[in-house]
Amino acid sequence: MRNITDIDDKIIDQAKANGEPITELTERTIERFHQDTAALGCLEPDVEPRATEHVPLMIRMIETLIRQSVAYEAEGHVLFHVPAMPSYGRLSGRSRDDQIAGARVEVAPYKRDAADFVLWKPSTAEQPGWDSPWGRGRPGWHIECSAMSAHYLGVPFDIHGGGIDLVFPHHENEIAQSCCAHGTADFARYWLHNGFITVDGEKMSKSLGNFVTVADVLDELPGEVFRFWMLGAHYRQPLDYSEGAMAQAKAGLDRLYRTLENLDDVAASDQAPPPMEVVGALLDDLNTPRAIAGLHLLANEANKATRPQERARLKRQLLDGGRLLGLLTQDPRQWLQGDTTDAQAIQALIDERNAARAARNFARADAIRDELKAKGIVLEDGPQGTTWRREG
RNA sequence: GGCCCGGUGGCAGAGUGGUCAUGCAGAGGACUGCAAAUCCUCGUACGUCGGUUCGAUUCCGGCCCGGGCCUCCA
Repeated sequence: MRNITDIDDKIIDQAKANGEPITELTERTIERFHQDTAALGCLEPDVEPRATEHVPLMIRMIETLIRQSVAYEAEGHVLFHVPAMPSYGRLSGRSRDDQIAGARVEVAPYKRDAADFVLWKPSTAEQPGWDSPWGRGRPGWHIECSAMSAHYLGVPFDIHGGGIDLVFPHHENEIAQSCCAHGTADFARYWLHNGFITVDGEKMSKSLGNFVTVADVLDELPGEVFRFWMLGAHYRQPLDYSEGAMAQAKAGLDRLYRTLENLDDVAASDQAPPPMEVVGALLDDLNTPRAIAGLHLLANEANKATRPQERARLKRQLLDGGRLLGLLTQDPRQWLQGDTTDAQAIQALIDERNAARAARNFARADAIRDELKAKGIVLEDGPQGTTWRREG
């Protein structure tokens, strides 16, 4: 499942700045997000609940927390009392002392403890709000994630993902709310936190003007190249975006597609064993770089293999390994040739060149090669005849 | 300032106490009418200074550099 937080103060402010209704802003943003994830080859979640549609769940959860005396009402707010949760800080490795020592934000006067955080906050007349036992207001911090995941998955569930920047306070607070509300020791059994993407070595930020959107990238190259690049580093590591990095990713992925194209003469076997080079790597904390290396190992084997049976096996394994990573999903020829509107003209020239070669008129043959080369088209004379692809 | 993560060959990027990552780029060779692709071979890689060890890129500590978080931002 994938939660969508479609109500928070940032959204309220942005909608106000745009002079548009909140739902217009959130609908547009969500739609764009869906387009991007689809283009990157992400699988769709089974459920994608929205916070605004689950406010009653959150209110019930907050009531539970108050009943258990781990939350309290103060000046129209409801706050979670962090000292009530002894293991608070375990995920992020922060002790209470660390937090007090590092605090640099003023503490709201209605908090009983500096670390307490908001579960519910009052809304003014212009702000969106829902009726609650504490008056008209809106959910505070991160209660939506706790409420929705408990509702759809139960507590504890297996894996919780998110960016490394969310570890504290977002995930820490989710844990506190959920474990207290459900009386469990764990909220999620495993946490996967992904590293950041930087641009040319610097953190992406609007103020630096080095902001690159997925849509920007996809204007320049196929989503699969971007995906291949991202999977080329372990999820926990930071990744630096640059045009050079994209070119390298394209080159690497092209090699795999060339190998598949070379396997064009055989059908993928239907009784090949799973590609353990890839599977084993993924089983090891989603080691996608090693999984991709596994793909290259298979490609190397395939490029050397001569027996049809072996080639059929390797083709299957390559495709299966790729599928596990969401890669190699395109038709290889299509991938390598791209736009095929001029395919007939190209083929005519290839035919003419082969006739010239047969007549040992190499001057004419080379002239045709040069002519196509100038258009970015590379010819390859193989045992099965001449094929072409676009360069770069 | 506090807490945490990382610094690997030209580039990207895994990993390990003592044989190999892998890819891109580069060099040489095989193959090819030419070319491309492919295959083979190659480059004294592990920030720095110490320590532990028979042996450290891998463990420990100091230092330098980079990044992240530090509470009503999800």
